[in-house]
Amino acid sequence: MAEQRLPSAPEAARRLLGARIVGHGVSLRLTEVEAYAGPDDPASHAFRRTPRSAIMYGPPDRLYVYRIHGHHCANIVVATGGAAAAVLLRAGEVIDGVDLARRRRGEHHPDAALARGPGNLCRALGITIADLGVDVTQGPIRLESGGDPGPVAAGPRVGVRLAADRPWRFWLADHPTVSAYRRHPKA
DNA sequence: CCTCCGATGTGCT
DNA sequence: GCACATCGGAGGC
Repeated sequence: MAEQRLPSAPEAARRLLGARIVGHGVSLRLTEVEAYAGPDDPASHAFRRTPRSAIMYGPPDRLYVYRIHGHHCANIVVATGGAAAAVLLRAGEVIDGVDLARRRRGEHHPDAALARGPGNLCRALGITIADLGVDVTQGPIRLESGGDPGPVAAGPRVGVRLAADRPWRFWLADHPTVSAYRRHPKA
């Protein structure tokens, strides 16, 4: 067997674009993600190993869910050449379960906004802290590979204070579900 | 475009 | 105890 080189965190993130996340009655196609690279990445929760970040030092394909300011955000732990890498799920296009997603988000949102932003994506999918640690290859939340995502754009990550210029955010070019860029005020 | 702020968990001191 | 955060929505300029 030929030895296989593991991808970098940005490569792993980019490869997730176009994939499907299926769970809790809704499925969506990923349109926007960000790479976080562990100890080499000051913006990553896994920059230091703590009780919260320990899951990212474990096996890949697990869901890392955390709360911030009352919202949930979900990452997939990925196998890379470095330790403790993860990909933040920032936005998606809802494919199935649109009515359920709309009920979870509130009625007055256009379809393109149902899963725009990491907090909103989790709300649309019904992901909470109860999904922390789920194996996306066999758990209640599944990751299914997609086809060619089409043109991909890259730029700095949203809202991070440290390493604010690394172009580790990836999105489908011109897709209406993609969130707006916000630079951290102190970056 | 920008700034503020709710609301809350995490980790450092 | 306390500063800060992978946010989102509202409101001001």
